[in-house]
Amino acid sequence: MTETDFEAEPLAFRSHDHARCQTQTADVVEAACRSRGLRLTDIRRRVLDILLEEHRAFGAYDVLSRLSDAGHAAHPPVAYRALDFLVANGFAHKIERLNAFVACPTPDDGHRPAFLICRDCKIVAEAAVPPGDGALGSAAKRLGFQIESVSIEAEGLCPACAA
Amino acid sequence: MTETDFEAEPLAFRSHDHARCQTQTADVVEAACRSRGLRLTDIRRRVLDILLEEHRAFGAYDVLSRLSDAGHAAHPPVAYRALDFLVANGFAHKIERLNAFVACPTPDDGHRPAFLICRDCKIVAEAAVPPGDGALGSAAKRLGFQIESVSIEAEGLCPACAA
DNA sequence: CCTGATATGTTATCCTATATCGATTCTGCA
DNA sequence: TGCAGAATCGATATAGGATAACATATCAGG
Repeated sequence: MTETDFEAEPLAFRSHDHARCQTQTADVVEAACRSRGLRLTDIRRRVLDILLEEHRAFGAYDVLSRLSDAGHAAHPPVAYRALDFLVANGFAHKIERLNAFVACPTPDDGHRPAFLICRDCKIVAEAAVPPGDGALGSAAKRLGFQIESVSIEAEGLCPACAA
Repeated sequence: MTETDFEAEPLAFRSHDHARCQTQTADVVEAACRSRGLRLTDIRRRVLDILLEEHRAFGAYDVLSRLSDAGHAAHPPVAYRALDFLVANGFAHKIERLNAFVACPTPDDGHRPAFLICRDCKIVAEAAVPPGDGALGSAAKRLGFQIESVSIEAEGLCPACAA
């Protein structure tokens, strides 16, 4: 397995070497911060680690209580600021349906993410969708609407929970 | 203008006879309730009317305060229950990005809605997207994920606010 | 008219998110 | 080195969104 081919297909719903998945993703984020001059501070790093623990969406207050276990003050802005940083730089995504956050499994490529959310186990996988979103894009163009960001979220049952 | 062709293209971003738009949509909902044996009670009807006032997303507490102006008790479940009814039956939609609700302009057809949300004026238009959602659907199939519902929301600038 | 189902009234509580302000730490630059 | 400006963090308070739980009332069908 090379450093790139783990991005080929989402692993969230499959059993895999998650420890490796975690460290590998964290390494990519660290490298991206170095090369882009971003400050991956203690708190931000810790929040990233929390999100990387599982392929699940974590509520901001889940994250916050984990942080306070680790000695940080349990004040909401602490969690939100770190989450905002991660989301703004593409290292995590917000799942609007759940008002919760997931680590991005492929934090280095500038993708347009779509999500598959299991309503039972709350695991979230990212699916690759083509950048041009045909129908929506052309509808927007026809109406004179300037799209700035799109979120696509599908809810349903993952293979494990369906069985 | 027939009873069906007002659905052809979203009117939200265009100036139009909104009074007519309101009553026409309300009539469609009433007819649908009659034919499907649903109880369009006072509160539900009132909430529908509130949502139909503008092509904007209303927060549950916006709706609630309007309801209490109309003499109903300002208890959150009052608003949420009515909104849940409207959403469950396709008469309104929840905009996840805004944690808010819009009336559905075409409550009679079983569509898969996609939304164009103006970040400035908060007007929301529904765009027609093809039912098969190609890329996402095939990704889900490949992963063995059973999609139950999809939300597609684009945020940006409507023609009026861009100008 | 009774009964079960549906809808409403009400209280309390929980979760999510942001505004604000002061203290601290870092970075670039003189 | 040492300063200025920017970014980050610590802390308090408050706003906004959603639901659990339980009692009461209303409706539709037998």
